[in-house]
Amino acid sequence: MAAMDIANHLRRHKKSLTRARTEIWRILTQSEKPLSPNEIHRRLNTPKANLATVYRNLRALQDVGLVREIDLREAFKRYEAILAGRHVHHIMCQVCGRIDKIRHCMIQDMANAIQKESGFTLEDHYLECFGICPSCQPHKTEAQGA
Amino acid sequence: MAAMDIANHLRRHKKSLTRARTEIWRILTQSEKPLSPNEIHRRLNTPKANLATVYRNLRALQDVGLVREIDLREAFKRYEAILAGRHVHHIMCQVCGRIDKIRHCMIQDMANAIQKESGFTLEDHYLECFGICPSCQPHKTEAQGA
DNA sequence: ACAAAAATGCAAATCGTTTGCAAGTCTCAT
DNA sequence: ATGAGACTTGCAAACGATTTGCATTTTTGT
Repeated sequence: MAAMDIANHLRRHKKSLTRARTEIWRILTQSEKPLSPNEIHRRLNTPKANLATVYRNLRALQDVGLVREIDLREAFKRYEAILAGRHVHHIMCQVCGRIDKIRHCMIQDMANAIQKESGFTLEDHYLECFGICPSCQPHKTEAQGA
Repeated sequence: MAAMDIANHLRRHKKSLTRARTEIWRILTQSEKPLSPNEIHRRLNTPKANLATVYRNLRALQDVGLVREIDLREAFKRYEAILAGRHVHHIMCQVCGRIDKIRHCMIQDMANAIQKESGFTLEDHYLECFGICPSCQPHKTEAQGA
């Protein structure tokens, strides 16, 4: 998903390419981890787009398939750019909060079993993990529940 | 996890066995799917415990390991009784909202790969799925995003 | 450049969830 | 059984993330 594609993506869905959207896209693609609406808002150049605009645009970018919502059981959602079609899972450190991507996903292997067990077709899923990152492992004593 | 265990569980954590907790536990164990705080509140016998009490007790029951929180990307969280130590995943129908349990979980098979890829220890995870349930499959056209 | 469509800023509204505090209930040792 | 202390509840207010109404501004396609 090259940066230039954003305009086409939006046009295809009758959505405009605005300064706010361009900036949000830049911020998301430059971030190494999913960001909350507030974090995104903080990183906007002045004059900052309104926080409500950030929310509206995050939804718009999701609608056109450029952005995905991540829920790490915090008080808010996080968002990340979909750079490749492939989906990604995450693992968050229960001690320091560091968030890494997990590119390994065996869900396909589970799909058959799940479909057989439940009778559902499997259209989407999310898998998020919690653990202790390498830097925090020496201190591992009791991790706060996740 | 027999019903009688609830008292011991609570006592072990210096928590009282109250009418509200007993009722919430009954409601959760009798439900075939995870319930929201509001749904639980609605099912309380009169005089109904306050909704804030429901929230507080759901947390208390989580603290002692009797209840688990489920996030199906709705506007609220759901809660279910932990009847066996084994964890459970869910699949929700994108058409009618039906929620089924998935007892099949291959996460253990993924654990090694994830730990190797990320360097994290894997302490917890959640996996929730979305699809189309058998009754809705004939009508399957375009499922609203999940 | 224009008219129509879409987006934005701002403030107010929503809504799930949490919290302060005074009053009520439960526990446990006596 | 009973009383003090610990824990819980009800109620209303507070919170925080997210959404929305509406008038104004920007973007789009022609």
